[in-house]
Amino acid sequence: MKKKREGKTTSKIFDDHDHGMCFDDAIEQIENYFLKKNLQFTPLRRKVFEILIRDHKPLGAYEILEALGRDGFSSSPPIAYRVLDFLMEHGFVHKIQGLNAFIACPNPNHSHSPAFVICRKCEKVAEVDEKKSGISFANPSIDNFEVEKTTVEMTGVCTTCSRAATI
Amino acid sequence: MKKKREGKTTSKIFDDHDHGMCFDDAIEQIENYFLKKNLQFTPLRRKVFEILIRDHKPLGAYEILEALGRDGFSSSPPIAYRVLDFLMEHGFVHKIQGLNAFIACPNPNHSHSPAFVICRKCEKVAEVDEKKSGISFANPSIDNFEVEKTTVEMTGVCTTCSRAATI
DNA sequence: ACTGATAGTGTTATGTTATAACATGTTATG
DNA sequence: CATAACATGTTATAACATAACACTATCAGT
Ligand SMILES: [Zn+2]
Ligand SMILES: [Zn+2]
Ligand SMILES: [Zn+2]
Ligand SMILES: [Zn+2]
Repeated sequence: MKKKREGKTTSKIFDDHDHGMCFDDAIEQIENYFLKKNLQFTPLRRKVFEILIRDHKPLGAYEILEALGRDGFSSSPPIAYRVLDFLMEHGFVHKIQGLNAFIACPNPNHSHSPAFVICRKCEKVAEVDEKKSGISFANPSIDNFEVEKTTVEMTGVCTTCSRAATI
Repeated sequence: MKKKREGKTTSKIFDDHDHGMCFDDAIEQIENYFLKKNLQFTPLRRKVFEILIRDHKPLGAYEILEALGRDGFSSSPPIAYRVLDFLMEHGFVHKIQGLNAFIACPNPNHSHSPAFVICRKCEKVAEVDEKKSGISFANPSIDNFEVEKTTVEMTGVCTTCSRAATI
């Protein structure tokens, strides 16, 4: 089960892939985590996570609220923000600062401070972990400073989109 | 003159330093740039830049507006956002995404995509350039993707603040 | 089962950040 | 001096986020 997840790369996200497996895998992981930690995976929390994991696109809080409303849940702002805060605390959702939007983590086993790769055309977002991205935060050059939290976001165009543009 | 600037480091920002020189140096650079590029360094633009370069702390757009109001300028939101957009285009101001705030670039000669080091205690922000920070964006591991723009923000506590806390 | 504590959800109101659209003034150029 | 461009001013509104409080569900200990 672990091996299956380790193979997930940037290209898998931007290319066509078996997203049903992404989805099922992510749901399974979050269920197991909640069970193990004795947390409630309530219908609302499940729904918010499902909305976010539907595609690899970040959604604004108000987009999530609309989706909740369509599915019969309350859609006043605090509903979304509370659930998002909760899911972020546990590493299942990340905020993309440059977009004021939220994305489901497809693999909470990763480093908890991933870098985000954001395609401005298809709007999909992939995570890459610290080591693979070549980013090292415990860096000697940033002396006189203790880093606690990092935000790394890279915006550009994925090859799937740039190939499509040249056809 | 160039050498003077190259010595600017993270520690210079967080420690006590001759900020008058920072200030004058920055103003001189922006004046020269505007002159060279035939751009208007209007009173409003100058004021906004001065407000931001007063300290190495980022300010929200509405804080800038208040300061503008106190100095007799108009203080409706578009005033600030337009000038900020303009100054950002030319690299004299950066936006700190994690704070929804704006900071004057103390050295526009740097890489145009610096990493930001943010102290959550004194709220000062330093820039470090790509190479020194150990961050390399043209990274082979982020394949299938052409990075156009990067955001790197590191939040923590500077040693000036952590020393102060243990006294 | 009762009781109180904790956690989760719902609702209203408000705060904060950012932009659209249009009017007016100012500056450079032919 | 006409006119195009750039710059600033103003009103309104959009987009993003939180405070405060009410109500409900779940759970632990009696
Ligand atoms: Zn997928
Ligand atoms: Zn794409
Ligand atoms: Zn200084
Ligand atoms: Zn500090």
